[in-house]
Amino acid sequence: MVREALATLLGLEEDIEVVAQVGRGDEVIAAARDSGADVALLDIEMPGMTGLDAAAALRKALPGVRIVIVTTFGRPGYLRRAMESGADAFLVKDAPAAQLADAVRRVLRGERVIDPALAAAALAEGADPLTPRERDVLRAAADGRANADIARALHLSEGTVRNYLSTAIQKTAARNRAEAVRIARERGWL
Amino acid sequence: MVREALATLLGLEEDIEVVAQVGRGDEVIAAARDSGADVALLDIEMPGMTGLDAAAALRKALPGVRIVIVTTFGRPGYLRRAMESGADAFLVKDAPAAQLADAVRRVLRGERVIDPALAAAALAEGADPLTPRERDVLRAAADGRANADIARALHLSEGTVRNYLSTAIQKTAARNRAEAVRIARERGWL
DNA sequence: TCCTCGGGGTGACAGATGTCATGGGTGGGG
DNA sequence: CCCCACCCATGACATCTGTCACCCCGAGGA
Repeated sequence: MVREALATLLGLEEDIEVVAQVGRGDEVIAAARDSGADVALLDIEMPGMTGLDAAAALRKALPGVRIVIVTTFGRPGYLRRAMESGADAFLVKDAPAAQLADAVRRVLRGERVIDPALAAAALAEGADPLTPRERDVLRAAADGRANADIARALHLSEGTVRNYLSTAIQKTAARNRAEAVRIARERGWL
Repeated sequence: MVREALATLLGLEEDIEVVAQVGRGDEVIAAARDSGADVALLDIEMPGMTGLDAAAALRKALPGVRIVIVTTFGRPGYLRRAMESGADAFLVKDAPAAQLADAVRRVLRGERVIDPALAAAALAEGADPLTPRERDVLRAAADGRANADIARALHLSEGTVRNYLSTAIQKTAARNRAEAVRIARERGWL
């Protein structure tokens, strides 16, 4: 519904034409190629494939297509990862609607469009300190599984799970796993 | 952005006019009164006041205004609470955009619009078994606070916090507080 | 070559968490 | 009046979590 609404909104602009719409991340590249789009608008939370991964794949497959990320959550870590994935613009959905068409025009002129406050936050916060394994364990702990379950799921010993969680808790400056999960989520590290 | 886009979309319909837009739950009633709206579209997650609470207040203050809830998450518990709050329709945002205008027209004719699958799920799942206090404690536990913190925040003894959490864990059929939080969230009990 | 970092592991230990039994108080319904 | 649900509390107990010290291995970088 939101996608259709935003597409309609963009289609009302004189100089913008919506040439394709898909509801899944893993259909982005085919749609972009078949439609010959100049700009791709991607959400981050999508079924099939994350908008971040889709952005990276799209950049690789069709380097000429500009990429605009439009997402609900303005997490600094998302911004960072979006930029690393080759995005040209990063918008949050609670920005005024006029910014959307504006961003499309500006990336077509070769500009990059980023909320300055968000950029500052991303720089202030520093990069993701978690190692891949720590991230795995933290993600597994996120939905409330016990150490033994996590150990089984990741083929680790229970003690190792405890060790990884302990370092993750310290790196996030949290006081237990739940808080660590919350903080890592807020920062976009999960 | 989403609100503006949906408003534009609705405004394109011949028989629908968008007479007001607000971004906060606690501004809904004033806007509805001043604009003389026939139908109010409410999201659940809003700053200021929940769409559910806003719906209840609106029903009380202006009983003639039809209420349509449009939300991201189709949690059965949300549906239940929406209906108890006096909503006339409940839509999820990943439904096709055409359903939005359709729902507006139908509630104006006095119909109630609910996704049948969601209605079945809401009935199958049963009502919220948590007592108000259990809900408070679970909510406080949700962001990773320790028992002692929760006890301080709610002016309870630590043992009482443990007891409430224990019953909440059993009622949600979870195995620890984190899982209980996840399940309660999924069901819309928080 | 040595040093560091990531991955994986063990054992010990304190403190947090979850369960249970048991008690008290209030207020509403039958 | 009694019963029940909810609220609040205590104490005991077992288990889970989080921390720390220490171990091994392989891959790089200086």
